Amino acid sequence: MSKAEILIIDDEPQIRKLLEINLESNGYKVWQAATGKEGVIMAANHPPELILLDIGLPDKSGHEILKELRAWYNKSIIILSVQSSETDIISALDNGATDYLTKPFRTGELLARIRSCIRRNNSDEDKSSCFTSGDLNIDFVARTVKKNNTIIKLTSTEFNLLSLFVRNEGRVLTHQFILKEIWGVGYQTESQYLRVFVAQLRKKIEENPNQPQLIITESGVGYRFT
Amino acid sequence: MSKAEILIIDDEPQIRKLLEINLESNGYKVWQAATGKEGVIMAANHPPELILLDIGLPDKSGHEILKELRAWYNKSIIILSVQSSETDIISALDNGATDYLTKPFRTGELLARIRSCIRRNNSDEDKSSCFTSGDLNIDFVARTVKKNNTIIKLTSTEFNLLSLFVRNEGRVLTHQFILKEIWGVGYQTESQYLRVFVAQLRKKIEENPNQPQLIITESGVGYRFT
DNA sequence: ATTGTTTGTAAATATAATATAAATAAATAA
DNA sequence: TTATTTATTTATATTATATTTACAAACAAT
Repeated sequence: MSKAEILIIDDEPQIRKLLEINLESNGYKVWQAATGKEGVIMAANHPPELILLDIGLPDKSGHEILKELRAWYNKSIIILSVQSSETDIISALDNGATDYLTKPFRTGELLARIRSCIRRNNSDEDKSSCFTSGDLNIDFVARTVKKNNTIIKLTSTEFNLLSLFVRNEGRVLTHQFILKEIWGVGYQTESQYLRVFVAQLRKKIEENPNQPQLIITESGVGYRFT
Repeated sequence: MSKAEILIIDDEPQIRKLLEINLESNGYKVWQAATGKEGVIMAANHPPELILLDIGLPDKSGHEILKELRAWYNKSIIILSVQSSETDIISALDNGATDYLTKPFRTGELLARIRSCIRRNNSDEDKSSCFTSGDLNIDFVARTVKKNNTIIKLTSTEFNLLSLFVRNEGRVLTHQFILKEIWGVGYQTESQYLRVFVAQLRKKIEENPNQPQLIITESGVGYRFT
């Protein structure tokens, strides 16, 4: 199997160097861009398996670059950001970022996230009318959910919410984003709805609702389905 | 047996090419249309065994084309779409889509779905004479229904409704879809008809009409026959 | 520890959807 | 035509689901 290619878009040379060393020593082929503009061109000419994008680029263009990339690039984009900018992170996730890491980051964690994203790229090309993972099976057309081959009865809203999670497996979905998708614009502040329905879903699909394995809480940000 | 013919309606040349290569190498005869208009004309001139329809067409929306096709075309239509919302899927099902695939899809998955649809097309014609499940037996030609080998008298509408359920065993049929199929376009809002007839059917075919085992209610969506 | 903030959960209430009987209208057959 | 069946409409009971409330638990910051 050939090396997976990763594109780094970051203006700080030290960070690029640090990433380069770590990634190359773990068998990845690394491309680098110091500006957003350069990064978009490189990605277009030679689409990488994954993009690491610094959201705090000097010309404040990180968000713009993300949107530009997401117009056509459908593999994973991991956002790098400083700790302070939580609103930046949320806005990036709303615009289609796959995951995020706050600087300074442990390289172990970075590598784990990258592995997980790349695995997903390869294994999960089929976002089709059926989804199976472990003992959970969802048929979007028949609108059925099965756990251990027995049908679980979900209400319409519960099913819609689960579908949204499953179709975005591995991605962090912000509260706002979920509320907008399921309840519509105007409900973005009703986080309590979400909590109630997440609890109900967990009760129905998790092995142990107290220690959820499928619907993971990303505190302060949203939820992630794995 | 001659090659099954498949019509692709998609504006993206790359997708058409990809599908063409995969389908032809699997023994299908492939026709292509780049616009919805063109697709409808091709389908009319030479009805294929199955249609692959991109729901995100530029000229008319795919939903319009789907409606136009379903006015007369009664074989399988598989919808292709980029990741889309629950309401899109529901709307496609309302308008008679057979199945649904989200891009990007694994070709293995696509081929499996196509085989299943074509099998269904053929077996529908073959064994359309009767259906048996548990102690219920339906003869579509004689238009008779038996429960425990004794004939049950159904009115024409009741029989049509039951046939529709049986032919779509296991999948949710939306209110809209059922109303359109049984009463025709223009009756899609008359949900009360449906409730009355479902109650009557249950009274006639269910062991215990208060706890239906055959015609299951999917609140807010429709009904499912199991 | 203390406080504030976020998240989880059960239960109460409100709202919406569905079921059913029964009345009327329409269609069909004798 | 009248009798009979079937479809549609109306009215109301019943059930399912969504929303709100209240409070507990987890967590972070001071």
